[in-house]
Amino acid sequence: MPELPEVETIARGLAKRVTGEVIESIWLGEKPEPLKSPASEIAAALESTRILTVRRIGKHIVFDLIRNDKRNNNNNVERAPSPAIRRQPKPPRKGSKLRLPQAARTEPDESIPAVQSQFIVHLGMTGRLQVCDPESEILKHTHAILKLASGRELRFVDPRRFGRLSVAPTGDFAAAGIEPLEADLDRFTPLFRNRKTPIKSALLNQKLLRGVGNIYADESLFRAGIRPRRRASTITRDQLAKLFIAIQEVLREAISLGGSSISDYVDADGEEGFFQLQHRVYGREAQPCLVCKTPIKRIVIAGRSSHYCPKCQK
DNA sequence: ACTATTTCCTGGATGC
DNA sequence: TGCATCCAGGAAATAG
Repeated sequence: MPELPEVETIARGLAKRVTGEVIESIWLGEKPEPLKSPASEIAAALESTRILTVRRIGKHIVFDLIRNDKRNNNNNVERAPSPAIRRQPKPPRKGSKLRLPQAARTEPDESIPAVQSQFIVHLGMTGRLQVCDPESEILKHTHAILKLASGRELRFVDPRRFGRLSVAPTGDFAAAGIEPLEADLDRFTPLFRNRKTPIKSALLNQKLLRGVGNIYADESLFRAGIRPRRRASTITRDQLAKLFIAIQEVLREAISLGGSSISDYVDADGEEGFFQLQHRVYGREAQPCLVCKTPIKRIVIAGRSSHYCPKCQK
């Protein structure tokens, strides 16, 4: 169940492996696939592109792509029916908001390649991206295979099919919500104003805050001493400040733990490296609170199990 | 405009 | 051993 730290780690691992790779072709599985965009659209958008960057936005993995038929393969140019896309004028470079990836900025060419499309992957619950050789066994529930110019393959595997694949022109994909590790308290606090929903639900709401899922929501609330059912609007400024710190702390710890041990994750199909962070409440129903020994409680909020210490959290 | 609930999906765990 | 049932959970859809 990848949340922000896991997705961040996976994105970093992928960036290491496939940055600069050229996607030569793509295979997509049968009908009710986890595709958000039409299959033909995805195939067209991915084929003959170069991966400029891989990064995380919320719980999404985003591949920034650029057409590759410029100076590499002339035969590609003949075949690829995409002059409309290629010839599109570059987006205006005005606003400082335009986030051009590093790779693009350091491109020595005088014409800076603009990112032209984005391949967006949401892993859902059980989604996996593996980089492997073509010979390696195709796992059950493999829904997409991207053939790379290096001969390797990038595969998307997802048994439970909660994952989603989509493509979008650059700039079109804008996840709502603020990034917890980039925002500051002044942007965090107003999220909860006038919200009667339980704080736990608010934390899970990706339109408010991106990347926090069930586990880290519980862990953050424990560290901040706030009960998951507390109405968001009733939480004091000080408590929100504490919560914000707690969220950042938990996410950062998890990223650093994952990052150190997970670097090879995308090749494997195991989960080593995940959830190294010791959970203090999540999944510890009836076990003693690590602070006060009171048994941890489990309740259901918005259909999600929520764990807390009735003594430490108010 | 919000908030709450239901739905999707399969593998693993549990119970009889 | 075998079979049915339940549960996990992100986010979109639906209902209130």
